[in-house]
Amino acid sequence: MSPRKVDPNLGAQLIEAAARLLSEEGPAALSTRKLAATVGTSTMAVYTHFGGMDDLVRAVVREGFTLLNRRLESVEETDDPVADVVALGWAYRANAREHRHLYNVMFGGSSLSGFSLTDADRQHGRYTLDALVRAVKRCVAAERFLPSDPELVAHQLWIALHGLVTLDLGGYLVEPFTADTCFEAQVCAMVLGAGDDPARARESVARGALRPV
Amino acid sequence: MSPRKVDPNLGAQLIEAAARLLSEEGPAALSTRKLAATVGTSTMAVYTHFGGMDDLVRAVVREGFTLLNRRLESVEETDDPVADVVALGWAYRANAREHRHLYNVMFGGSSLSGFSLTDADRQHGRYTLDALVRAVKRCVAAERFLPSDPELVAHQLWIALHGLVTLDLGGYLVEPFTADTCFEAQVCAMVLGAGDDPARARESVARGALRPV
DNA sequence: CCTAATCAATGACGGCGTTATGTAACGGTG
DNA sequence: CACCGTTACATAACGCCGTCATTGATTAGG
Repeated sequence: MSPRKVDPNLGAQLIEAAARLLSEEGPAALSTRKLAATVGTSTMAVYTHFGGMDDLVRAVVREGFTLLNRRLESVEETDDPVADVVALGWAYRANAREHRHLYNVMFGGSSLSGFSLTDADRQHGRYTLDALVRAVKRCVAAERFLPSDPELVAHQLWIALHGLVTLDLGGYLVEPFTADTCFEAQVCAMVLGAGDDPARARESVARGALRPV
Repeated sequence: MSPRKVDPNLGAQLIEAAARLLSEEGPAALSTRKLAATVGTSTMAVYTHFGGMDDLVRAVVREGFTLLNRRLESVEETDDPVADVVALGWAYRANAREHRHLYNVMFGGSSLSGFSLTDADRQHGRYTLDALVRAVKRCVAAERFLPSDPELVAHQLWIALHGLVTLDLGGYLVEPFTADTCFEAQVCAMVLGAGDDPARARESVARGALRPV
């Protein structure tokens, strides 16, 4: 009654290979045949370990979200919470740049022939905001931000970050309005919009930018 | 020495059909064969009128940009320039919602099997910001915004709008932080970040939201 | 050792973008 | 008028894709 067990490595290998193909050759190169070739198996592996190409992509996306989450969680909390917010922004952006194709797939771009995320996937990605929400709460507690809904403020920051990242990856931010320039201005404006003092805001934005990514 | 003339209608029909397919059935349904079937021709028409599928998509994207531009240009200039900025934001968002698949293709998402925009395409899309830049200049002239680079401020607004739109289209903005809620908060924060007075900002945001889209 | 059960390899199917080849329409030329 | 070079489009093929039914291989329990 106990037949040959499924090789748990194969699923992980497929996800890894898919992420690598996605990163190095773009979404168009992601095919069951290429995957089977690089992993050294047949196309059927995709169907036994996942339901099909869509579900494999979904798994890769989940990997991408945990990657992003780990990156954000690695940002340290200092006694300048506004600088922490800025550092989180840099981390978010750095992660997107390092896994640009993956980021595109994660957030609905790169449709990958009809593939789209489910509500569960999106919900899974939502906890990404946790670190940001915590930082915003600390900004409010430190009376740097006016009292308001920290989740809403985090959403605003997220929206701004996401817009910047996608336009940057799309190649829309060129001299003299590069992504770096716009990032600084954007974060500054958002922090000011949240109620921080202009002078302290500038200082914190500069401090946050100096953090290691 | 004078060969058979190309039917100029066919190219337009192809673009129109492509836009319709894109809108109604998504990027996955956009194929030379479906196009040929709906227009009533063969797949070769795509290659004689455009260089291939990529160039047809490019043409559709250009159509999309002129559509967006027309939408933004139709926003009237009133004596409340901040409200005009807000109205431009609503118009931008309304256009994206009405042509969601097209918007995704325009801005790098929906890779459509390896397709990506050229620098020329992006440059063609850049004049989209003109209306926004003009409105920001008027805000500065009316001393609602602090003196600064209007283009940079317009970029910031654009980035925030784009982030909101793409996250909205991706289904990431759900209760209680819906796209409407975030939009208001986002625009408010950006306007405040640009230097406007809080009370007048709120008033203008409300006024701009009441404009017909 | 046999049997049941499960994974994976093979090959097929339809659909895709693209390309080679055929064909018919057109304007210039006699 | 006929003729011909040129070009637009049709047809069919090629290689690739995702998917799946079939079949062989492999393993654990009896």
